[in-house]
Amino acid sequence: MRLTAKSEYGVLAVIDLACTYGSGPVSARQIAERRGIPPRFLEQLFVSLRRAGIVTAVRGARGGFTLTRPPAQITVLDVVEALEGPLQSSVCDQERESGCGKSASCAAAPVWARATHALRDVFAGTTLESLAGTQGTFDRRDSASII
Amino acid sequence: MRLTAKSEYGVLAVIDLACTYGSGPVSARQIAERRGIPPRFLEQLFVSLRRAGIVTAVRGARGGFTLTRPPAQITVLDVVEALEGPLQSSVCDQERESGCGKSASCAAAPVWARATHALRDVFAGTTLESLAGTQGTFDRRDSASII
DNA sequence: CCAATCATTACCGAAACGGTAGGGATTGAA
DNA sequence: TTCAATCCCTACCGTTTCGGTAATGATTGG
Repeated sequence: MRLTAKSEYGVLAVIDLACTYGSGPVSARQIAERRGIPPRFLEQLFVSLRRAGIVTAVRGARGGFTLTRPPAQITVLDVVEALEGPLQSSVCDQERESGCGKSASCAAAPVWARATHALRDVFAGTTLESLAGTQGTFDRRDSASII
Repeated sequence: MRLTAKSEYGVLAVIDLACTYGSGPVSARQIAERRGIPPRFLEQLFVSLRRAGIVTAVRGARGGFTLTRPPAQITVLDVVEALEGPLQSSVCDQERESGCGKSASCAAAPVWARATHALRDVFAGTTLESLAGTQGTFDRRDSASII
């Protein structure tokens, strides 16, 4: 339940890959420049994204990263959990002594659970395609310039 | 968009006040013991809750805290924002250089905005009454014991 | 060969987190 | 009138996390 710069940068980066999907690998340096992300920091994020199976790395000159699946099949939840760890409530994740003398479980647990669920729904329901689509893909820009 | 121990403890504390609503002030020390909260830490939280107009303090011996409004009229959002500050997306809160050469705004902004909105909805839609209600109020427990 | 690129590990300053400490002001009750 | 209980305020403090930077190695296209 905590979102840091990792998620912000990471989602931007994979949106970039979604925009160029099908055109071969894109280097981390290129993305860092285009999106205004500290290059060495982005490199670290790509390590996590690769280990999570979201991107494939191509090493060596002319190397870079590509999405392992079409943008429509990758959600923001995939990316966020790859970078921040499992999305769960940061509060009340253990059982705790109760109050009100009635229940043995935390009285506030229901609201934290609903919050986590709502967040998960938003992230799981947002694909890279939908985010990249709002600004158009590179491909579509190219085909538009044909006119 | 970050929830810390402040929210966890704070919501527990006001649930406690909701359970005892109408029975006069309850001391922070009492609540701390009942709910397993570090007493001095809870004291600090009550300062914020009082300044936010959520609780009223009664000083001196036999003093303590009471809710300023009925539990049905206080939401978890009120409490969380009193303790953590305004609930907003911790990422992408500034405009940022774009990518894909199409838009001047952050490509990921929509999903962060939806996330914040979803979280806000959950918190604003959860009252202290509904949380205290799941475990029964002290009053109801008392009336039950009359039988 | 060499430049570009990813891979890995270590490090580091600043901020936030999760409290603790010490004192002061107020008030009910003995 | 004293005293204990309680809230009030400010400061402090050790640890962890955040947001990177640095150094170095491995791989590969040209």
